[in-house]
Amino acid sequence: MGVTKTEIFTSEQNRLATMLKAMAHPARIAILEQIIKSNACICGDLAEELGLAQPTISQHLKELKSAGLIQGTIDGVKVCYCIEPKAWELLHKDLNAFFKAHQGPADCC
Amino acid sequence: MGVTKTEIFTSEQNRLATMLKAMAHPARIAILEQIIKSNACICGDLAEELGLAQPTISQHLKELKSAGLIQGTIDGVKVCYCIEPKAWELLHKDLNAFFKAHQGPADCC
DNA sequence: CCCATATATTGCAATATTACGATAGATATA
DNA sequence: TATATCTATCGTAATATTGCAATATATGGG
Repeated sequence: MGVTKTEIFTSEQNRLATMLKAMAHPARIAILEQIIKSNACICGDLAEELGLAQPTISQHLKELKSAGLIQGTIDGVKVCYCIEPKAWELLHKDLNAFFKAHQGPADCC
Repeated sequence: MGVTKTEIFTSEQNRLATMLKAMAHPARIAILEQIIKSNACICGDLAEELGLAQPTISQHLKELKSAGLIQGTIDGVKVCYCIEPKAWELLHKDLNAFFKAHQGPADCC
């Protein structure tokens, strides 16, 4: 149905899935990479850098923002986006824990 | 259009996005957690453990498998799923590098 | 105030995802 | 062989996502 049964999962599972979904698009990966690379947070040069239309970029930025991964500050006419350090660190930590839960190649099948 | 312009991104960006998308669903997070927890790779007890129908679980397993994150071995009538250690380690490493690229709260905006 | 520039929002069209019932296939056991 | 069990696939309904043109909004300069 295209509708996820969120109610049967823990809030942790839902939260992690939501964060991952926010990142799970090449354009959003590219946007995050750009924001990180140009240490200062670039604005709407993104539309030029990547080959997507301005509304499309705006929409991707909105998704990253609503996930809490980035923040935007209005700077005159432009908007300045950068990583939201707390959410970034938290997600990094959570993912680390998730991946570490499976140790080594001591497998069964 | 619901269709991602994969051709304008690097294969690395596409690969990472694909892996993240494979994990970006609470049911698939839950499945991975179960597979990891019950160290031996459980099979279709998953449908019972989580509250989803068997075809739904089967579909999620297929997605995780086609992303290469898990592998399934036929064991009589049942199928035994477990983490694919190589892909798991690689993704862990890639994500670590990705998150580490942004250092500290020395931000701009 | 008018205009140019930067960004957000709206409204689509095309496709993808999620979930499940029904059913098929495959294997063990009686 | 017949039957029960486990898993995969098919088909379908109900959303969700992606992308963009058109348009709205907001800010600074003249």
